[in-house]
Amino acid sequence: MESNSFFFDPSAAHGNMFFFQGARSMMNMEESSKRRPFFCSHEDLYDDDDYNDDHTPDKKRRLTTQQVHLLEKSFETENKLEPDRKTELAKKLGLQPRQVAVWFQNRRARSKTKQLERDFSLLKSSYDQLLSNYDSILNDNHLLRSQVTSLAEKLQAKEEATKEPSGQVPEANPQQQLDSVNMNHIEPSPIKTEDRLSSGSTVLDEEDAPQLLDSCDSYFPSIVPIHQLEEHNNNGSDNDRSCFVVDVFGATTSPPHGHGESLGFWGWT
DNA sequence: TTGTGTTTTATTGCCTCC
DNA sequence: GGAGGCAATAAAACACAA
Repeated sequence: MESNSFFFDPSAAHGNMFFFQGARSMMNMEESSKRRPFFCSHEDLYDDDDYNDDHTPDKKRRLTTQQVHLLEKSFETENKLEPDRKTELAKKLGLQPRQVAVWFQNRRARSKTKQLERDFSLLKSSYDQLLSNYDSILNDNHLLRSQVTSLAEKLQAKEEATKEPSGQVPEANPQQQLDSVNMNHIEPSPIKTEDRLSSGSTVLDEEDAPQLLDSCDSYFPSIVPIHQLEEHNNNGSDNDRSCFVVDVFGATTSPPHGHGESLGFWGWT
């Protein structure tokens, strides 16, 4: 074993050059400006293969790789030091107990920093996923808005075409119809998922009449008035099928199929 | 070689706990 | 009040590009 082993004779370390600040309150600012190392004696210094000849005892010295190795192993088992363990380690390493304590202190700080970095990176990736999910929901929302507008216009055109020439009550304009649609009169979207996802127009043919809500499996998203959904759910007919309930001009109130679970959008685990 | 950024060792002051 | 922990910081040691 080389002479700088952490099992070296502690008596050598207790000899002469130590300036060990046992009671930290003892050193005032003036004294601290004349800092001296408390690790090495002359004997240790010159026996230590890890260091060059130009190291003088006045310089701060790093711990040897072996010392660090043992400290790391000890830190792995328990990152806090009880007094007994500190004394024992210090003896083994030929260090002052204070040095061991300082090393553990700094090691805990490094460990905490690393942990914070890991946490930050996790949080950031969660946030990025959240953001991309939000964007896709925003797109859905946009699509559905134009869908509603288009349907309202069609409806008005249809009613104008069939209205009688005389004694007719004036029809509401498209915006009024749209507003009325907004007031909880939205029928479930008749567009099937594959249709909606295709690049084609979302405008429907006449035979694609609005349907009543019957299944959430076939349609995505199903636009369901809240009261209708509650009725639907109260009937117990939904059986675990989740519906994408959209307030067309407001917030999404439940996760879309295949989005929330996989992307972790609805909460971090 | 030197300037610069990073890591490690150590100190200080404040806080909490017993 | 003393011991020990932590955050902030200083300063030496080290790494590395120019």
